[in-house]
Amino acid sequence: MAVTIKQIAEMCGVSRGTVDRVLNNRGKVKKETEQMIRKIAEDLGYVPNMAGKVLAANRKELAIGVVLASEGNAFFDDVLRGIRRAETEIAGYGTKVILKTLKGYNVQQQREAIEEIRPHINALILNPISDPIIAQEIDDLVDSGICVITINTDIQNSKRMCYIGSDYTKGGETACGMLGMITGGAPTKIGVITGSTLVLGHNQRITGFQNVIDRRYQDFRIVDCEQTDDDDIQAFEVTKEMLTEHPEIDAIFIVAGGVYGVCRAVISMHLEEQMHIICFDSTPASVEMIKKGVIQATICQQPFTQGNKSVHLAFNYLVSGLKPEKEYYFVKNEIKILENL
Amino acid sequence: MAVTIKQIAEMCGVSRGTVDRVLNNRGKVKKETEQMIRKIAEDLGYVPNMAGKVLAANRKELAIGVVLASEGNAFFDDVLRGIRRAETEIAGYGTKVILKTLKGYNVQQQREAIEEIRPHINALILNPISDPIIAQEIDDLVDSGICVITINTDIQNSKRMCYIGSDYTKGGETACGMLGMITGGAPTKIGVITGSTLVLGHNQRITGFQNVIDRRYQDFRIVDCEQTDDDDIQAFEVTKEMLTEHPEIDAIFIVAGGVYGVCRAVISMHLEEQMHIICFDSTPASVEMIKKGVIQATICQQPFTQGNKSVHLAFNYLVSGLKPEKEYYFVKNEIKILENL
DNA sequence: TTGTATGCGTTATCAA
DNA sequence: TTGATAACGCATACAA
Repeated sequence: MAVTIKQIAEMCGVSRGTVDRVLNNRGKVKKETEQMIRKIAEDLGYVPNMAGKVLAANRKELAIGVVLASEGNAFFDDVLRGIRRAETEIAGYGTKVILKTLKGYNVQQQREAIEEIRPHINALILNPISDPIIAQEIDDLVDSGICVITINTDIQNSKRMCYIGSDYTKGGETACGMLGMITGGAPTKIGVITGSTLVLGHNQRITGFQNVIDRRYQDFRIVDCEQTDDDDIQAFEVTKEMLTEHPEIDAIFIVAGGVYGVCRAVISMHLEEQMHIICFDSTPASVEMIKKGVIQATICQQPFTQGNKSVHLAFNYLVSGLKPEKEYYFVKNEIKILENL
Repeated sequence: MAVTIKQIAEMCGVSRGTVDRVLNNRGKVKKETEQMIRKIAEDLGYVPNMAGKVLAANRKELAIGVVLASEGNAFFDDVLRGIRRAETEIAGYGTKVILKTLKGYNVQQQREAIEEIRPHINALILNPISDPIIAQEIDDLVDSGICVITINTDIQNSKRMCYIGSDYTKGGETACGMLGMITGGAPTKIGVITGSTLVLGHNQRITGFQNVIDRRYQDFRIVDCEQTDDDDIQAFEVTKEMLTEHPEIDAIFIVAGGVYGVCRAVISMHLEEQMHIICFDSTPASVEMIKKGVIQATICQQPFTQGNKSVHLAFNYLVSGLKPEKEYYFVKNEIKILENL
């Protein structure tokens, strides 16, 4: 049988309460007894029983809040699935999840959404907008005892506990690696269609892509780079312009949203046969275009895991009080082609 | 606050014991009261509290046994990591893991290993040898109340609760998809180096590979197929023979073990520049050869997840008594290239 | 500074 | 067929 607080108390000739105070650093214990208790606990290999902890914590109703700018963005569908799955997984332990979704990235809206659920939650999971106002909001929450976990996008200079999401640079490197695989490293003129140059992750993907060009594929050349603001119509327009202006382009690197618009533009110009296209994430649009043979590969960032794991990290912190071991939880960059979609 | 057995008991005007008997199908309850209790529980949306369940289950010491033919097989290193991680994750809930590793696939040895730990365990995780003796052993265990989960390899006609492992056919399809990506579908003469034609999973990978040839790459031709018995020396020999006999081969599909032997043979014949090689799993050998550029891609089967999830499935069954939702838990076939290793 | 009592939700045992 | 009670391990309010 695993060793318990009760057993330690008996061995030390003190009460359970005293052992509890020592092991949870609540102070008010004589130094000598403290040392003795610590030593005994160590020797016996004491591991706190989580079920007991959870049950005791059950006196208070615990809730985890989630604020996601997920509406109208198909990428987040699987993130939400992961969150809902985690919700059922921890429901049996008496902790619930309060979900609030938003459309688009408006600082005031995000702040208001957080404030709205703030009174009801003990932890917050957030894909933050990179803005000092949001950083300040996070610090407020943490100072008032609500732990914050960032998901999918990180934010600098805040007291958030940890980040779970993509290694964007490596994602860009992987994308270029796949293009190298497809072209055999032959001279290639590449058009880059990014989401926004204001989004750090998008820029990091391009950096990674360029890294691998420099490292392995010196015959690759990026000839143009345009923005879609993750909008399919805009993507359609800028792609047509780009391909008209640079008819030499024979590969497209889609960094973020607008996948459907880009592909429709390529198809409308009858270039889908000779064009090599790499994109990110497994959305209905990218899946459809891979099945059609328009896109050759997509790099996915384990959206389900991002959602699921973030909730579990929050839950474990709430019931055990232990911070996660790592500050950064990077998900894998998964290569998907037609056969393993 | 979530609804509890106690609350249901109060509402029904009965005792907790009666509610427990109904909700856990222990019988010995009058039909009318049973129906009433079920209805109230349903209406209130009763969800059993796992922490309470686990704590109550803690009266008995629970243990999960693992028998793995992992020694000398690098693939299992990550499976074991997943198991050990799960062990620490559930240690806090008072359940321990008893691990027994074996070298090679000997039916009697596997049976003895199981019998050895049998008296101390409540569940068993096993990568079974496909043999009626093992199937019988599994049925014995299940009949005596020890649930069995198969991992990495399944076994037919047994009472095992569920399987977690690879979809081998899809793995073969993915491998062929990658070769198609690399060659652009150009005419290719392929040598297949399998582990053993007696291993179902290896055959399924070849079937999947052939599926995609038929479906998408009719210019691919498998010109030869040899066995390594997962041994590097044998792999070295048969590969040299094959390449000598079929100098037209320009791609190799390594189905199982012996990766290092195959690659060394290719290098010794100075064919690594023009040869395209696809293999499985992320072992030190395959990683080294990808870094050297000898292998272009490897298809991985989430070994960590296989180990980790199998333990969690067993744990959940032990403490909740609920069988897993699915009989088959297939892990992903992950494509790894140099950039996302 | 330390000890005691109570409760979290479930299950098991014993008595009625 | 049912009810009452103790126990699992931990946290906490309160008493000493």
